[in-house]
Amino acid sequence: MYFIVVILPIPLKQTFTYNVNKDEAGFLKQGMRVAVPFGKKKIYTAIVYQVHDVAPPAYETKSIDQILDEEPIITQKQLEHWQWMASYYMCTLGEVIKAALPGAFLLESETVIRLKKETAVQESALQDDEFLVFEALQHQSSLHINDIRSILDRKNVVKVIQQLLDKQIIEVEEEVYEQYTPKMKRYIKLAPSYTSEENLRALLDDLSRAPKQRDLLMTLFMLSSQAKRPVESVALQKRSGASASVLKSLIDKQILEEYFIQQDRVVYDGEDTSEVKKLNEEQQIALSEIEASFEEYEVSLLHGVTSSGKTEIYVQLIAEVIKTGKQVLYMLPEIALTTQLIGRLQHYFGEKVSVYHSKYTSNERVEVWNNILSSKPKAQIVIGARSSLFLPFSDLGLIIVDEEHEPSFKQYNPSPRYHGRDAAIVLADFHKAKTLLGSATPSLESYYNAVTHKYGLIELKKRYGNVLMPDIELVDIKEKHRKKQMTGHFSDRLLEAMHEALDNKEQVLLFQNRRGFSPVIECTTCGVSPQCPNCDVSLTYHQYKNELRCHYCGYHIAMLQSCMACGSETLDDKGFGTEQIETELNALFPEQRIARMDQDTTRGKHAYAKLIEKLENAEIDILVGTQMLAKGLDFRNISLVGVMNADNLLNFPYFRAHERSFQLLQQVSGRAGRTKKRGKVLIQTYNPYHQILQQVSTNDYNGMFKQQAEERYQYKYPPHYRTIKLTFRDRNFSKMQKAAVWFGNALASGLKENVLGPEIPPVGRIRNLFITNILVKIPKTQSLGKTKKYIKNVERSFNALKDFSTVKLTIDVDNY
DNA sequence: AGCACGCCGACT
DNA sequence: GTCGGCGTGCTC
Repeated sequence: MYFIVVILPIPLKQTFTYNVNKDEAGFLKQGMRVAVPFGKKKIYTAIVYQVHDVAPPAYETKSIDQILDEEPIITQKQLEHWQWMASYYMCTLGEVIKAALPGAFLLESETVIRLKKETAVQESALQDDEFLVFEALQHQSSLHINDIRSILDRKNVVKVIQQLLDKQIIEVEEEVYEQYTPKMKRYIKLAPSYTSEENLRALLDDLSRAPKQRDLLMTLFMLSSQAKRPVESVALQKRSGASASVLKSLIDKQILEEYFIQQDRVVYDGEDTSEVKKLNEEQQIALSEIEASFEEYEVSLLHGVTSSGKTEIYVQLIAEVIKTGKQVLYMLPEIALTTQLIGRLQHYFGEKVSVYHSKYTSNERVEVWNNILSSKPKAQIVIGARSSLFLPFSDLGLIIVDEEHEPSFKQYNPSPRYHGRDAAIVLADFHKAKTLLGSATPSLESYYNAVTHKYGLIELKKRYGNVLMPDIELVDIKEKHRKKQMTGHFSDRLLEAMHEALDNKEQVLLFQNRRGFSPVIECTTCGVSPQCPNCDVSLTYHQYKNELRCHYCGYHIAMLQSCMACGSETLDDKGFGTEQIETELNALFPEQRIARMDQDTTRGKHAYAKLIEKLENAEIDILVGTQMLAKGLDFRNISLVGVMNADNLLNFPYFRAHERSFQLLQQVSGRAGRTKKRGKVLIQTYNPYHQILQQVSTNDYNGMFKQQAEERYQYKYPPHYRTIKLTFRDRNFSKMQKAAVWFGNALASGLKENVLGPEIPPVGRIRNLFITNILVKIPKTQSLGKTKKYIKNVERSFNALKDFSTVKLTIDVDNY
């Protein structure tokens, strides 16, 4: 008897053991997938971890359902990296696997319901529900659980199915289906028996009384001699004008043959490699500095101001690495993965570039995965979001993490709560590859690592083509309000600058860091604002649907006509969002073409790309938007950027708020004036003397870094301390509270004053679960591994307590 | 995570 | 009386 140890893609710590026969044991290798029965009915995809012949003593093993792969789809390096990840981020290997594999690799079983043929059914003996299902099965041979849900129009259908089972009317079966389907194209060729000249002549004579078929045949000859490659059936039909039935009869007569070729979904159909743009002097220097830095450091940070031409430097580096035959991973935050940038890279590297991110369908991802797994040249360069670091690289030479400061590199939910940048650095280490971090506004942690010589540091201080840094002006709107120089949310200064830019036929970007029309509605009589019934937040107003919405759980109701508390009809809005700015703009600039970019207007698949295109074609004069504006927009004609209100950024209760404000304002500013003309940025604020705003306006990254690093030290935050956040959630407030207090005490007995909380977060309840947090701070001198082990031990005792069994605990390592 | 089993409130 | 809510325990 042989056994395999497998990992299931579920959050269970343990591995599971199944028995296999001798042949299977000989065939199976680590990293292959098997389908296994798990629990009472379900079939899951599991990853083979070990093959051995020692029977587990404590339980009976089940045998596997089937083997799903010919070859391992996961490399050993990947598994090692994932193991590191599970241990570092304190989650299970199963969770990592679930995040790592494209959905199509992880097939699950589904229950199918069929009519039992042998039973004679007495229709009168059926209840209404049962009859509906029975009737549906007369028309369709099989139904899924979900079909039955929609037939009966309710969620709970298990009972009906059980009844029908008892009456022996139906039978159920678990069906596993391969989710990945290769895309096939149909081709047509002449049957081999007709390839000789005389047979062919005879055939054409035969077909003289079937002109349509004859025509089709002639078209086929023409197409194949013209193109000298297989003829697609679609092209053939189109060219000959023949119907599908004509083609079919030829195939039926075995004159023609159809065949299928697997098609790549991920194709690049642009022109091929072109000359790499020449670097200017600064870029050239930076490039050689990076190369020198790589001699000494595993990781280097490229700090280059916006539009200093970092991409060209990356291109050079990539070109050099792929010359050695190694692979390159170029990671970007999701939002920066625009077609603009992908296009640029494909322009340089043509077919060698593969793209991998969440907007890709599962099938497309499987194809990229397989290309990389078999080290195809077309996947030598991978550009992708954080999840691309899970791909089966065999020989990485370089990882570039661009915009490394972006918070979206960190995954919060679900587990694994990993940081794409940090996990990438570890991945590079497994491959003995180098990592380059790039940013115009590096995160405090990375810059700290650079100045303390853990990373190499390369600075690029000039914009490409000697474009000047934009002129940043702070507008004191407190003053403007006092002097009555405000129109809505626009100061006279901003309006003036907008008119000037628009008169010059230049475009204007307006940045407003809040979405929705006006976040909160408030009754002017009693001060009550409508709350979400499931979460502890106020509902926000969305003009485009005239409804109130909860950002946390998606709850929504039609806009209220009167206050729910006092009945007064004077509901007012506090704060303001992009929609309101847009409305004001329409009144102020009726002649101009105004557009809005936020999560609402970019929801569709191509909505974002369309907006960008319109902006590019100068079909938009004024674009108002949220943070989205800060990324990837690289346009020549934007001369003015307006920040509607910098204060709501700065006053956010979060240790990183100042750093983030600086980064965001710098990035937004960078959108202005990318041509010879110097761009203009206007920042409206109630507090123009705020340190951060001063630092932004003088472009003083170092000043910001020094001051923030100092503050972080005082308040025990990263980069000087590491933090781990524990979150407790439960429907029952006091149970949650007690559980957190228990856990906090247990932690504090070993970790002393470095355990903070439990503290209830600003939003204390989401989806009807009450929330509280404990923060563990870890000084540089304290072992991270030991601290985690300690927490794990406390967790084990915690899980043994029945009282808290419903309390959901999540652990977030490096929760920043 | 799912799923079954088992125990208590609100309804045909 | 049952239906169905959720707390509890288990999965090789």
